[in-house]
Amino acid sequence: MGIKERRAREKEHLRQQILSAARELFVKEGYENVSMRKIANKIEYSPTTIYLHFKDKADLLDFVCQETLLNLLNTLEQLKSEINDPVETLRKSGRAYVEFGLKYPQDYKLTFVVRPQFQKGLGLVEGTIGEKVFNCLRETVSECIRQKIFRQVDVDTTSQVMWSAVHGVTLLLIDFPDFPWVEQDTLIDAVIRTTIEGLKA
Amino acid sequence: MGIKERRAREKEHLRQQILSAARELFVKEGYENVSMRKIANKIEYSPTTIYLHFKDKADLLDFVCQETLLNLLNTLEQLKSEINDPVETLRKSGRAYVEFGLKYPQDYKLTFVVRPQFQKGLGLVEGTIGEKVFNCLRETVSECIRQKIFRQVDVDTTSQVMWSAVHGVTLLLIDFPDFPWVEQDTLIDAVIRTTIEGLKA
DNA sequence: TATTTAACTTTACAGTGTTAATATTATATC
DNA sequence: GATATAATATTAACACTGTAAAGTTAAATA
Repeated sequence: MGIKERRAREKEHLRQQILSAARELFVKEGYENVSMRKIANKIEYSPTTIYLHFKDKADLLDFVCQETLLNLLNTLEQLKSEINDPVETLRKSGRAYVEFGLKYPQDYKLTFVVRPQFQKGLGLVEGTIGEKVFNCLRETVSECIRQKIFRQVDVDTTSQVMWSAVHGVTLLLIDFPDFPWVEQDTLIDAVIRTTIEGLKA
Repeated sequence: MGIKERRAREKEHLRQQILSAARELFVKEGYENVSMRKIANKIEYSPTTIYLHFKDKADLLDFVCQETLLNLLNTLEQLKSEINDPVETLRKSGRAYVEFGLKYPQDYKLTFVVRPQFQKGLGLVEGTIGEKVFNCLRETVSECIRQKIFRQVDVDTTSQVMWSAVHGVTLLLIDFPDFPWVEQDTLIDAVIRTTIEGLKA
């Protein structure tokens, strides 16, 4: 019965090959500029083979993004386990979030801007990794409120405010690289500090 | 010599026809899903005629976005002229900015997300309308600092923080309509209030 | 060995942005 | 009014795109 398993392994291997070729191309050339043929060429298979593993191009994007989110989730969860002070955790998480976006700008846009455009309805909802990322942030914020460091406003509102801030600065820095920004670190710090200050009791 | 003028008028008229057809389609179906042929069909011209008026599809997008920015600029400048208290102006401007984005979500994304992707390098820089929009915000922030209501941090940093916040919440609300947001007005208010509080002296 | 099943490829279709060459028109000149 | 000239619009074509359907090949089962 080892044959079936080997076959399954081979299938999974090809699937991973497709995914990593797709990610590489999406990131390098942008989702729109990558064709199924390009991906197929890269892995030396025919274009339609991809369709045996993924429903369509958007589906492929979806799985690429899930990997990205998993990556982000790991970064944030590790951070949380390392620090005790919730405010400090939040500050560091915010920085890590923005830095993640700037380190993999194409991945970030793919996940948080392009994907929702191509998969209307399927936001960050349900038991997805995206939800876990948000929940990670939410827990930290929750702790800040519990310890009465933050104003006693709704946990969700507070978390969503925080997310808005980091999402906003990340995208602006990615999308308008030629805008006369103040020093990048200064701006990121200011955004996070301002938001945290504004949330304090 | 009235003939040349009439000709110029006719030319301008067609140009406007193209622009408004493009805007309508871009907004309704999304930039990627609109072809030059579709635009041409709508105005009952051949596809290539468009190229006599615009360099390419991205150029067309560019002019559509400029109109959007002009629209936003008018909204914000009128607001500023109506109110005296700079903090109140800033609060209202923030709200107006987000509401503008939510009222014309496709236009907003086209201008602030899609366009930069398709015209790398040409951000919001130079003497464009986009710059004027930012300057409008900047002036209000500047007044808040001058009156010592805000902390004495760099005007640019402060303005950019404000922009990050409103940009972030706008895009999140547009892109993830199915996320379990708190009540929309509550969130927008919380974002703006938090940022302003965080900036205060 | 014959047949079924899985994996993959070839072919094809209807659509894309864009260019070059061509045709049509309206104006200016004789 | 006829002809040359300029402006404007169109047709045809190219090299792509995502993807469905049919065909091919190799391996597993009977």
